Amino acid sequence: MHNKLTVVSMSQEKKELIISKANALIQKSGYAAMGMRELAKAVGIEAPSLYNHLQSKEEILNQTCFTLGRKLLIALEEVNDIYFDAEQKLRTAIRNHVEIITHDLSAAYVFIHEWKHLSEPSLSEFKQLRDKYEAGIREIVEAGEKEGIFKETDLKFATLSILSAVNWIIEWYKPEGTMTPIQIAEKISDFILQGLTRDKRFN
Amino acid sequence: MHNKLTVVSMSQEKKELIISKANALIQKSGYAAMGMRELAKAVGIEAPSLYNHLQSKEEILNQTCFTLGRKLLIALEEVNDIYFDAEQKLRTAIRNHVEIITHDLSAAYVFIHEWKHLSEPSLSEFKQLRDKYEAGIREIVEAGEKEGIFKETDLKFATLSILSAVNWIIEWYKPEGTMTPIQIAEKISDFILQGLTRDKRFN
DNA sequence: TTGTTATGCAAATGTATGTTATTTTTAAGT
DNA sequence: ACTTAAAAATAACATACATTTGCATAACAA
Repeated sequence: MHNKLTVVSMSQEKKELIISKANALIQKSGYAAMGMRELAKAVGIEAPSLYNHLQSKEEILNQTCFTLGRKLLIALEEVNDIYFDAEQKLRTAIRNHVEIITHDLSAAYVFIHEWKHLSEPSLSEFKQLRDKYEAGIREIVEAGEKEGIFKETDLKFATLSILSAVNWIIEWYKPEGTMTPIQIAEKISDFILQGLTRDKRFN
Repeated sequence: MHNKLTVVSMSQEKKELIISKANALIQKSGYAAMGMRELAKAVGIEAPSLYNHLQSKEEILNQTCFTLGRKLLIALEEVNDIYFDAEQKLRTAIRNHVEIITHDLSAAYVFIHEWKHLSEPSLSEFKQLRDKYEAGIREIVEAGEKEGIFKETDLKFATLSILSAVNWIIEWYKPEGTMTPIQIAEKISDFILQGLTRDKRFN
């Protein structure tokens, strides 16, 4: 019987490599379907060696979901503090969101879709984080309404529409494509602000 | 050695029950994470009995993805045949889509997210179906542009934005909520056509 | 009644799962 | 060169997986 405490790796580099490879596999086949042996092979080691760096499979999920969640939330709170009018706030928030999400698509996929597989209490904690982010977006829309820039809308609905547009990116974005993340963000902002209809003022 | 041919059930009722329960479980925990034992328990039989009605687990995925895919495609093709101006086409297409998706949320979830787990050749076939649907939406946007109703946009991008809005519904829609599917469809259409910005013509 | 088919269950098959215990190799610090 | 700790490997564990086999029952047609 050994006095073996929890193993905590010193080199975080490897851990990040593992999580990054894991996210890629999860994006391809889902969290539940990703096997630790498969992951180990992708990293170039044997499955049990993973546990020199991780406590469990779920730690991967935890890491990715919360790291990305906090990153998004911080960026959003910064926007809500600094910028002045609502349109600029919204455009900046969207640009930040798009940049963060496109910067690591696999992680974004995990964050957006696979958080369901978190177990309590992480699950509740994560939902709270998400709600907070959603509330931040809603704040901007609300401000825009009060400023008279945005039309009166169902706040909840408008917020969800914005989130749908920015989160759906992971379903189609390819880094090799022609549009840069910033260009995508601009197009999405235009779309959300103006819609498809031709502006009749200039006709 | 038996001469046991493929088992094909006569009562399709039960099969539909199984698939419906399966979709609910898949929505909750994902296709890979749903176990046949768990499904059997939900149906009220033992796991091996499922195979009196199904050939395999994947048949569930197949059924749901293709049934819903065909349903959506047919509805869209009807719209593209009948209605005249592009705005009406788009509004109708969106309404159909929303109605179909909200009618069976679990199935919609499987259709939108879990098709990845299909294996060849079904996978390629399904992708083709999806592409066809996307092309149908793009046709409408293209027509709107030519009619001068819609502004000139990146066709691909506009199409994806529309699909993102209607597909994201499954992430938040609750049948107990206040909005009916038709109301949701209207709001989405308005949002896509007009955007958030207040119409300055009437100010 | 008899033959047939649909449906179910219990038992078992082979494989894959996440993970632990234990040992060996590698690398760094002295 | 010696020590120490980190990282990897081997072997194994318990459990869970989708599925098959073989057999029983119930419904129904002849």
